[in-house]
Amino acid sequence: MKLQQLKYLLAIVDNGLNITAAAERMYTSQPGVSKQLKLLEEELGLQLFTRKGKSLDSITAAGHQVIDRARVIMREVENIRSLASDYYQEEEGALSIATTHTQARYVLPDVIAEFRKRFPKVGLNLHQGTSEQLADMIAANDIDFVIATGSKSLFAELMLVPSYRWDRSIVVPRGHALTKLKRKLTLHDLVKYPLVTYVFSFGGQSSLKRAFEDEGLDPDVVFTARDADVIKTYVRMGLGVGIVASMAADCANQNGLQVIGAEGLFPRSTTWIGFRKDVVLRRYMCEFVKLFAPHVSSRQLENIRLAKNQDEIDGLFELSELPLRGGCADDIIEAA
Amino acid sequence: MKLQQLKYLLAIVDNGLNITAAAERMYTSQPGVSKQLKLLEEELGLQLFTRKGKSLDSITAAGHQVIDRARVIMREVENIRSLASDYYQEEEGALSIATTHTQARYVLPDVIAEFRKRFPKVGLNLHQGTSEQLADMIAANDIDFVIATGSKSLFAELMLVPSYRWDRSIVVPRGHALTKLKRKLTLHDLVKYPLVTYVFSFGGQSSLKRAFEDEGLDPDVVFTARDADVIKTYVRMGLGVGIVASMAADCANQNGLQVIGAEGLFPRSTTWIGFRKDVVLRRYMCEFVKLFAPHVSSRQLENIRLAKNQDEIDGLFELSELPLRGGCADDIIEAA
DNA sequence: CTGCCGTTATAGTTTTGCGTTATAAGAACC
DNA sequence: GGTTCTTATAACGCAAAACTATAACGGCAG
Repeated sequence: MKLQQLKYLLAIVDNGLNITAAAERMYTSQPGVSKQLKLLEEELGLQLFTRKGKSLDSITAAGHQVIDRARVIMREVENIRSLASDYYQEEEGALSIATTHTQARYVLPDVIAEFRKRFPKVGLNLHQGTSEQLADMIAANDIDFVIATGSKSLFAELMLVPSYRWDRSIVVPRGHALTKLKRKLTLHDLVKYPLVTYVFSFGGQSSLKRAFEDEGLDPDVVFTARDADVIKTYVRMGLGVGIVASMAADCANQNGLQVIGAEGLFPRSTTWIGFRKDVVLRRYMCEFVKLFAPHVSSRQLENIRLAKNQDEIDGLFELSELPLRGGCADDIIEAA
Repeated sequence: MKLQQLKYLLAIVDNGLNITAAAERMYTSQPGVSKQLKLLEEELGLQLFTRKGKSLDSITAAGHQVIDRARVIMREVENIRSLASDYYQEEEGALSIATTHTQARYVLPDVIAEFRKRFPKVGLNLHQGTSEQLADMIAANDIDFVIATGSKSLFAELMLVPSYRWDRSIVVPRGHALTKLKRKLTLHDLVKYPLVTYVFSFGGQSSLKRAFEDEGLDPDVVFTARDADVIKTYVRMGLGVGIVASMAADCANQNGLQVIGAEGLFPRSTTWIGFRKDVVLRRYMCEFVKLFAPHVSSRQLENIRLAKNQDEIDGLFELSELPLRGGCADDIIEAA
């Protein structure tokens, strides 16, 4: 058994059982890959794939098991390479981050700018998607970090580091009746207007939905979008009152909108950054975590790596207060 | 990076940093191993060992990390081979068991006899030692199963399957005063005599010691041994009253001894069989577990493999009663 | 049915690189 | 200083990858 055979095997699987495509991806010839696969199957004495004529058709049960093990092996090989590069003080490499729109658009730009300054030779890959898509990416692609909010259950295999907390903000057209309130805004005030908010904020177990339900209110959600920019656009059009993450409400006033802080109206959300437990964090990766979640010390990061399950990590942050993140304060009407 | 390079690396480490010895163990030449090590270090761009002249002196920090990863890789390679052999329906292979004296002498013989009948081509290795020695063996050698009682904390990295429970028995010379008791034996009766028992039964957190302490008694332990045979020998010599595992009291009467059941006097002990979580169990290994712990079904074994921590495994057996194991009933005086 | 396209297997050749032997060189020990 | 143990270097042979070219197979459209 050779590492290369396992590498080829995974390439075949990752290229839809197409040996030719796998060979191209590996920068080698098709006969080479075919031959190595054959040799591997002969050595193990079992078929890893079912064939339809000459082509590969599907993965056998045994094949799935072997593939899983091969993935572990290749991951550890990568880990060894990472270790080596790090010891060599190399600050070259790549960093792949998968995250949601809010983070990519409103939170990460500052972090990434700083990161690029410190590690100019590290290539950055940013992938955007919904929580579910992020979960798929982790399984398939080579993602180093996932940054998202809530949905912890989707990422059971990751170590999730709580990074900051945030409240919602209400976005209304400039001069809207809600900005005239002399008292603190309540949910009862909100339900008088049609609402515009995130798609997932009103899916299944959403905390927003729950907040209304707990007060026996039935809000009229006229529009849901996947990202805050779209929501703000429609609020601007007068479609309704927007509820967005405070980070996304940042300076929204510039375009005919006004922001009302909604602190306390809804439960606070926690955004985390997660990575695979079994992957070596290179120095620049640790630095990225510290840039994104400055309250995490190197020692804490070390403890996180040693943690066996998510509960232990949460325990580490139980006592320390996470930073609270909001938009810029200009022209925000405090709901107090 | 080649698998062989990692294999050589581990061989060097496992042979006291002696390349020549490692080469012999690998059935290859010394220059080959030297060369591959050098190539590996060059590829990674770091020193895995410190050198004293030409000889290897110690493992560098980076080296330790690489070695750990290499072990994972080689383990997974073995797993793939195991998978393959199993799919091929091969019932050849090896089974290494590390266990304590009581198990090896009184419990395993029957199990192993049956196992050999079913899998005559599987080579058996039995290693005996104290709990602490077993823990060391797991780390160093290639042990498939550990069988022991208590000491769960020593084997945190293993999946421990509770197998059976057992009580102690009291062993006395034939005709001893304790055999004349017309009522149930108590700890108060026992402390009137000098005691002979296992070494570890009176170490640290021992349950035996605790049982006496809880009743405010201070037993006179005149002799401790590592195994029941020695204990019985000294009881026969009249040194005192023996306390042994019921399995070990089996048919002790043949040699001038009498056995008094001590059920209820001391807390019951649980003997478990443990294996590494990250190792594939070949078919014959599963069969061994089922021979040793017949109450474990294939489905339960599957659940055990899926469990993430020991608590989950214990949960699986919480409801079902474990079998109780004793000696043969001949001539045992029931303490009731 | 037939011819084209996509894919994989086979053959023959080249090249890489692993393992081998022989030998030199460095350390430790007496 | 010689002996012994150990590792590094050099040169060589061989096994096995990889490459190119090509054949074989299956699917699909006409």
